[in-house]
Amino acid sequence: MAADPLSRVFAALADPTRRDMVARLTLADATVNELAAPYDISLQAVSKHVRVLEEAGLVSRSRSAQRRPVHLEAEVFDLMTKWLERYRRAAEERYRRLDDVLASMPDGVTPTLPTDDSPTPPEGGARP
Amino acid sequence: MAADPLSRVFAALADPTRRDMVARLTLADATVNELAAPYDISLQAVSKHVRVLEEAGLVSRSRSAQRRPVHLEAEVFDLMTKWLERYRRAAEERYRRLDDVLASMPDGVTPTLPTDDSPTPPEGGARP
DNA sequence: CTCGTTCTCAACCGGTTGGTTGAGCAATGA
DNA sequence: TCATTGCTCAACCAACCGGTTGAGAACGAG
Repeated sequence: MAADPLSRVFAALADPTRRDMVARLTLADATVNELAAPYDISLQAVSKHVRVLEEAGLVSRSRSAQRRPVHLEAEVFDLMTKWLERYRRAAEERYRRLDDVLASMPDGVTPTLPTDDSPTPPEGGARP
Repeated sequence: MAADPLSRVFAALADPTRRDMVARLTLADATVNELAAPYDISLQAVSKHVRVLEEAGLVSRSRSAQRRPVHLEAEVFDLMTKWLERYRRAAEERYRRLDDVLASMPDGVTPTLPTDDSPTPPEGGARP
């Protein structure tokens, strides 16, 4: 199976059904049956989805009678947030730098293109 | 191809090679060849990865001579951050609530659950 | 025009994924 | 004890994914 935690989390959330489950689990824990209700796929398919979420560390299951209530875990969200925040900030910074360049430029002038073997200063696309 | 934007973004980031590319693109734009350098996979494979990132809106390409410099886009990170933040907060809140319940509980007492209207008899963890 | 460089398209392959159906375990209520 | 409820395991299938190789488009330099 796919090695690292981050990959598993992202992969788990790449499915809309699974994201919907996560959304509903923020409101309350739920059994597999409850989770399955809104979708018209088999119970087994839902069970598989839950398993994927579990292996990604996004949810945990306990046992209460025959039920296996599914519970959303917060920790992994922190992991993601941390990863995301780092790159979001970097990307935004570069974005802002680009804005500065554009702002200081007379209308419609194509910037002198930097040779890209240098640490590439921004250049590029018409931003909406 | 897979419908919604969020799914595409998560799927794109579920691959460690692609995440590494994103990381490097926060430092500077890069050509496909430059991106390919560190990995020992074919150039075509790298090209495919870039395509996936592009279709997810994480990256854009302009044209400069034969080169197609790859540029990191910030916007999609905001989309993700927004999604994430919403659920992270919710998950954390529920987590804290559980802590409160546990803290205010004499040892071994079955909690009268703050039963949110939901049919969820949640029940904490210590199940052998 | 021809050559080299950069990159993409197309076809293919093995493994994974999202779904199915069928069988079956485990706990409870009767 | 036994049927019911809640869920999982196993086998299977079509579609997709990450990788390969081979061919070739687009562009700039001589």
